[in-house]
Amino acid sequence: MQATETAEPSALPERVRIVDLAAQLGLTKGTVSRALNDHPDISDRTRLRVRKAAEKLGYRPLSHAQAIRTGRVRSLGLVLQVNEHDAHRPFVAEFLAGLSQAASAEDWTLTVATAGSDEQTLDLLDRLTVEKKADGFILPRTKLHDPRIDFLRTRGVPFVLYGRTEDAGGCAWFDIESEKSIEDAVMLLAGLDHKRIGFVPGADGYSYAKLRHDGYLAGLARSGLSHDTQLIAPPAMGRDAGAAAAAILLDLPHPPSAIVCSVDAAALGVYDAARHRGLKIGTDLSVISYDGIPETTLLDPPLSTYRVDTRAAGARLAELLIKRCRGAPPEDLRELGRAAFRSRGSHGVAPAKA
Amino acid sequence: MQATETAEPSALPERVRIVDLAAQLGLTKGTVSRALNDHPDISDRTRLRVRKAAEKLGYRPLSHAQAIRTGRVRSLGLVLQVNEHDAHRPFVAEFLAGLSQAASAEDWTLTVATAGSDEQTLDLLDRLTVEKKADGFILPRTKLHDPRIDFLRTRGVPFVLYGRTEDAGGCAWFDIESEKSIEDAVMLLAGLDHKRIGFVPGADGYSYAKLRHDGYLAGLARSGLSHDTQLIAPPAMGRDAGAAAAAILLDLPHPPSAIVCSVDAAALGVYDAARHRGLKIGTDLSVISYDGIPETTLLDPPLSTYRVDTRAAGARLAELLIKRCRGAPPEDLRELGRAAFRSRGSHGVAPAKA
DNA sequence: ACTGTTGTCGAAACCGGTTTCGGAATAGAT
DNA sequence: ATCTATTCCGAAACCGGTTTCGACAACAGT
Repeated sequence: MQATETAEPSALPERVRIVDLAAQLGLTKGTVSRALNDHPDISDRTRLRVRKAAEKLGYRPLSHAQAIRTGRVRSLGLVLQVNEHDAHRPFVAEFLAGLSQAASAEDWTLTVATAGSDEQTLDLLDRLTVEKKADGFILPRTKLHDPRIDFLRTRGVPFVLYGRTEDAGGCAWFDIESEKSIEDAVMLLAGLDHKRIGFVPGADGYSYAKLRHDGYLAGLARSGLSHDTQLIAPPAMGRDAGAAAAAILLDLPHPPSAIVCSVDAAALGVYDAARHRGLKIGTDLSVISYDGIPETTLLDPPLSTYRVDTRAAGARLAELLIKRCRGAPPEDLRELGRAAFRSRGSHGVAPAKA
Repeated sequence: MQATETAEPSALPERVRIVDLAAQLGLTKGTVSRALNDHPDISDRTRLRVRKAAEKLGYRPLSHAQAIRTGRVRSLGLVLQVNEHDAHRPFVAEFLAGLSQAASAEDWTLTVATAGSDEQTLDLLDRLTVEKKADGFILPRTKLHDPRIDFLRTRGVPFVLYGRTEDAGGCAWFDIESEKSIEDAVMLLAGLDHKRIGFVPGADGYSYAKLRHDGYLAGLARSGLSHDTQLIAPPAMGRDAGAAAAAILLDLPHPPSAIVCSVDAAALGVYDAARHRGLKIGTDLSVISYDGIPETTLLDPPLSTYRVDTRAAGARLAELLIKRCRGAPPEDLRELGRAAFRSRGSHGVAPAKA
C-alpha cells in the first residue's frame, strides 16, 4: 500500500439528494418532489412512504435549489437603519428574537442588513430584491411619506409595515396604537389634577410621532383641558434633545406640572433638566413616557411608561409577511396592538399652587 | 374595445437574465458568465464589452441560481442566543451593523437566527447548514468547551469565533484581549494605593470569563499584591447578581476598597449595593468595569470602564469569515484587538484607613 | 364489451446560472 | 509554407430541485 492520501482527509458525510431518495424508493425524483409537496396526484400510500423514507435518510431540500424553480427563497428581509437615533437600539435584540422565532416556525429565515441613510436603505432593498435574497421585507419605523413603500410597491415586492401609513394602498401592517396610550397618559394626569400638561413629540416625519401628537391632543380634549401650543416642545429623540425640550417647557412663565414624552430616551433628558432646576420628579414634576426601555428602571424615581412587547410585535410581523408572500391580500393583513402601562414613581398628584 | 383586463394590472419590469444579456451581445451565456467571473480564457476586449453591457442593462445574477452550481450562497450565518444573560442585548445592534456593513462591501448578506438554548442553537446551525442558508458562521461568546465548534468542525463548515478557545484546531477567530484590560484596571487601582481589590467574575463556562479572571490575577501579581480568594465574588452577569456579589465583598470583615467587574451589567448592581451601604462610589469605593454599555454614562458617578468597539469587531469578523469561506486556512485568520479605557468618576485614590 | 373518467406515476422539460470540453482562428516557430 | 501553441469562444452538460404532460391501469357507466 502506497501513501496515496491525496483525497480529502475527512470524507464529508455526503448530502442526501432527492435522486438518492427516489432511487432508494424505486420512484422518480419528480414523484418524490410532488409527494413531499402534497400534490393531489400522489396516492396517500406513496406520500406516506416517501415521507417516512425522507425522515429516515434525513433528506432536506437545498433551499436555493428549490428557489430556482419556485422563485421563493423562504427568507424575510429586514433593513435596519442604525446610526441615526440610537434610541431604538435596545429593541433590536428583542425584535430580532420575535422575527426569527416566528420565521423558524415556518421554516423561513431572516436576512438582515443595516444602513446609515435613507439612500443606503433603498440601495440595500434593491440589492436584496434583485439578487432575490429575500421574498419580502419588514419595514420598521414607518414614515409619513416613506420612500421604502413606494419603492417596493412599484416593484410588486411584498412587505409589511411596523407602523401605519396614510396612503394605505397595498400595505399590510402591524402596529401598536401608541396614540391611545399617550391619550391615556394625558387623561391619567388630568385626573391627578394636572392642569398644564406639556408634551415632547418624537422626530418629525415618523408616522408614530404624528399619531402620538394626535393622542396628546385627544387626551386634552377628552379631559376638557385647553390646548396651549406653548406646552408643545420641539421634537426630541434622545437624552440631550429631551433635556433641551424640557428646559423650554420648564422655563415658561407658566410652566407645566406634568410632561408626557413620546419616547423614553427623551424622558431621560427631562430628568436631567428637572434635576438641574431642583425639581423633584414625581412630586414637583410628573413625567409619563412611552417605549419601555430597560434604563427606565434605573432612574430615580423609576419612570412610568407604556411598555411595548417588541418581541411579540416582531413575531406577529413575521407571520403576516409570510402570509403576504404566500399571496394573501394586504387588506386582510392589518392588525393593531396595545402597550402596557408600567406605573412607577415618576408621576403623582399635581402640586398645590404656590 | 372590450374590458378584457384579465392580465396582471401592473406588468412587472422583467428581470434581465444572463441569456438576455448574451443575446444582446451576440454571445452565449457561458461566455458571458465566464467574462463576468474573470475567467482567464476571455479576451480583455470581450470582458470589457460584457461588463459595460451588464452595467447598462442592470444585469445582476440571481444569487440562488449561482448557488446551485457553485454551492455558495454568499451569506454569513449568525445564531444569537437571547433569553439568557440580557447583559449583551445592547451590543446587538452595533454588532449587526459591523457584520452587515462588511458583508455588504463584498456583496454578501447576513442570515440571523435567535435561539433560547444551546440545544436550539445547534438545531438552527444544523438547519441553516443542511438547507444551505449560509456558507459559514460567526460564533459569538465562545465557551470554554463549545458544542458549536465541535458541531461545525466535524461537518467541515467554516466558522469564526468572536472569542478564543483552548482546542484551537481548525479555528479562526477575532477577539478583544479583555484580560489585558482587566490586568490594567487592577494595576491602575494598585497605583492609587488600593491594597484590597475585589473581583466580580463573569459567568462560568465562557472563555472570556476565564481570561478576565486570569487578567485579575496577573494584575495582582504584577502589582505585588497578595491574592486573597475571599476577594473573588461569585460570578455575576446582571444587575441583581452584581448587587449580590458586591454585598458579599462589602460585608467582609476586611472589605475591599475597590472592585473590578468583568461586565458593566454587574457593575450596575455594585452601585446598588454601595448606595445601600452609604458608600460613595469613586471615593469610598472605587469601581472599574468592562464593556462600555450606554448605561454607564447614566450612572452617578459615571462608570469608568473599558469600551469595546463592537461594530469594528463585527466588521472584522465578517471579513475573516468571508476569507475563510473562500478557502483561507484558519491559522492565518486569527486576530486580536484591545478595548479603550474610559476614565470616568467611579474610581479614585484609596480612602485612608479609619 | 366498449367507451369515458379518474387516479397514479414516469419521462422530460424547465429554472438561471456555472463549468467542461473541444474546435476554429490566430500567432509563433522552423 | 507548414506545423505547433495559444487564444478565445460556442456547445452542451451540469447543479438539484419543481412542474408539465402524457401514458397506463383501474374503475364506472351504458
